Amino acid sequence: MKLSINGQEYEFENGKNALDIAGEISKDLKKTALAARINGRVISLPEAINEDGVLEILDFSDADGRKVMRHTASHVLAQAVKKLRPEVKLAIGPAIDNGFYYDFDVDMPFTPEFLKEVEKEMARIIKKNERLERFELPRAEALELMKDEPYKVELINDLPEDAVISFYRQGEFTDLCAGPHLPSTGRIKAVKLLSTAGAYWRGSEKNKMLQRIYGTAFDSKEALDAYVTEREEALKRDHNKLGRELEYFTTVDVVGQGLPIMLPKGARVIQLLQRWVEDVEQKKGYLLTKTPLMAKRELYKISGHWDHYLDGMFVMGDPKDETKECFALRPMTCPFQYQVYLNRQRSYRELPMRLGETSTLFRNEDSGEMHGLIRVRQFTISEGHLVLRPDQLEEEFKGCLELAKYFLEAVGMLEDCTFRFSQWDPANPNNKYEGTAEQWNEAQAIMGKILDHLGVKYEIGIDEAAFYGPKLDIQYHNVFGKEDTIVTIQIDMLLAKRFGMEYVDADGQKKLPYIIHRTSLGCYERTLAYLIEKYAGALPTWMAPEQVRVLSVTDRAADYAKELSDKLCEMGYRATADLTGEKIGKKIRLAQMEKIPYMLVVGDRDMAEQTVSVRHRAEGDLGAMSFDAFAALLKDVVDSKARK
RNA sequence: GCUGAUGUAGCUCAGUCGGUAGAGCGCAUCCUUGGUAAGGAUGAGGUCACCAGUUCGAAUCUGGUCAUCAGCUCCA
Repeated sequence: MKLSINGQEYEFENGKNALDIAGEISKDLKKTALAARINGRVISLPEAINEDGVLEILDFSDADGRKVMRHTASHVLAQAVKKLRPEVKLAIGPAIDNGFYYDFDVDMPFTPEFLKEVEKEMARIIKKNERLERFELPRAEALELMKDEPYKVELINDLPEDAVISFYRQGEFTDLCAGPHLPSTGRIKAVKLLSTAGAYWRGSEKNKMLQRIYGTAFDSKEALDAYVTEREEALKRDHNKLGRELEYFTTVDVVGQGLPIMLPKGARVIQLLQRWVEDVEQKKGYLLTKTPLMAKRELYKISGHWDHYLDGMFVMGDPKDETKECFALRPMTCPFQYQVYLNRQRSYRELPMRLGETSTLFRNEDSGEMHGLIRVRQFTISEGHLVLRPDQLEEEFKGCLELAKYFLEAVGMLEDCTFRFSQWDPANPNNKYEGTAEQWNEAQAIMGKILDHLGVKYEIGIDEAAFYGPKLDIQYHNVFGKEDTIVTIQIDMLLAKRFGMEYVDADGQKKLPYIIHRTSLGCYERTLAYLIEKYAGALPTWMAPEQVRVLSVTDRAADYAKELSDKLCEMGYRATADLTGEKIGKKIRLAQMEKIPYMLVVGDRDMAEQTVSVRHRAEGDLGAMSFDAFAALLKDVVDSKARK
């Protein structure tokens, strides 16, 4: 067979495997190899190759190479657990982004001490350098082999009729697995178990909860240590800790779960983001609305929320008693904002109608879902609905996307965003989604076309759509790596009909408009959380809750310090003065800890010379300058929205 | 909602066998007062998350509730 490896052409006898081929090319390559890719397909190194084409030898620098090592590590984990606790039942154990996990059915949950033992046992297995051998069995024999593993039996039974049923054996341990794997366990150079968690069998809350062990593996101890350190560093930016320490927000038991109290700093940042978004939207032709925070049950029946979202709503009154009035806090703005459109008959000339509102919403999330400011029960979003003629859809969608990108870019978040085209699940059409397959296919086709046209790079998320239509979700991840939606732009072909939102077209006919649901900067609480994490609490000056602190060197300078901070406040900046009798070093340390961008150190001599000593939290001492010069510097930084 | 862990001073945490509570930092007052990560003295702060139970006696043991954390599931 003829193989191209790293651009070089080679000829080998048929059936030779990638491990031997690697050995012929270089000893180092053979040593660091983890898996191979033949014509784009990942294979285990010992697998015989019988085809011409492109062969790549994969080491840890390749994503698939990492995946193979970590997948094998998960088998080693399962082997170790089985050895220590033979009664556990095995579920599944895949590689994930930064590591791997394995799910077990156990009576007694795993303890941290047990994980230590497992790690030791894994080290033994790795040291023994057990070979992994692949073999295949007919269905009946496969079921016989796995008869004591009910989850494996279920998996085998679910395999299609013609599927190859393969196993991997290492030492005394055998697991149902499609592979590929390392040739032997010794190629795992560093492994660590990170945490345990409950996880539902096959990801469904209707199924039994299993015990999951998370771990990770690397090609060297150093790389593993670096990863662990990096992870610890990232956790220091956790907004849920930092945001409380820096007094952006707090929570109080008696107020309730998912209901954060915005402290002055958090409230200020959210206010300035809101004002900014509202001002920019005004310039983009948005009409401002202000609609009620609650409505009678009947409104939600029209919108479909009563059928699709009742569990998520805070209902006041008995939802089942139709003889009495029943209200619910709004979980979405749509049905309220539509009333603005419905106020009178609309002409095609009025479209596009762009409605914007800084909208507070209430969602009764399950108790385990809340997380700091990222997942809460009451939140405020930069809501908007655009009512459109079909011919305006692409242009307006583009406008929404550009607007969202403008905001995300300005706050510095765009670079870390990913895009998700959230679609319905055709296999699950009736429970969750409104409308017909034709309507969904049409809406998704239109959206896909627009996205491709705009050159948006996206992933497809099946079963991630809203009940009324597909979405473009702009995703962001927190310090734990967990992803959430920060901005969403949705195409809705259904609700206009439900609400009777017609317009009179040029031909005099009444027609149904398209509606785009969208946010500009998403949910302000969530955005604030991500900003705190991104900047480790040191928000850029233009959005910092306190921009300047004036520090008096001695009590004699207190009046002057106060005078300067008052002056800055009058100029529209957020400034305070530290007039305490503490030593200047301590005052600076305090301001530094509070991540205040600029510190002005003033003393009575400075007053005589008309200069202030300027200090920046990151850049250090900027030297002495006149107050006017500092004011000019501050203006530049703030106006430019620089990340200073 | 599910699995596991946690809840003691403003914060970080200690508290042994069940015998009514401790440290550091912070805070307050006073002293000190011209310089970039800890000047000194004194003092105040706790219904040990909450509610029951066991006990002569509960921060400690048991049950329940609430809240917090990670993961799962669900979602902006």
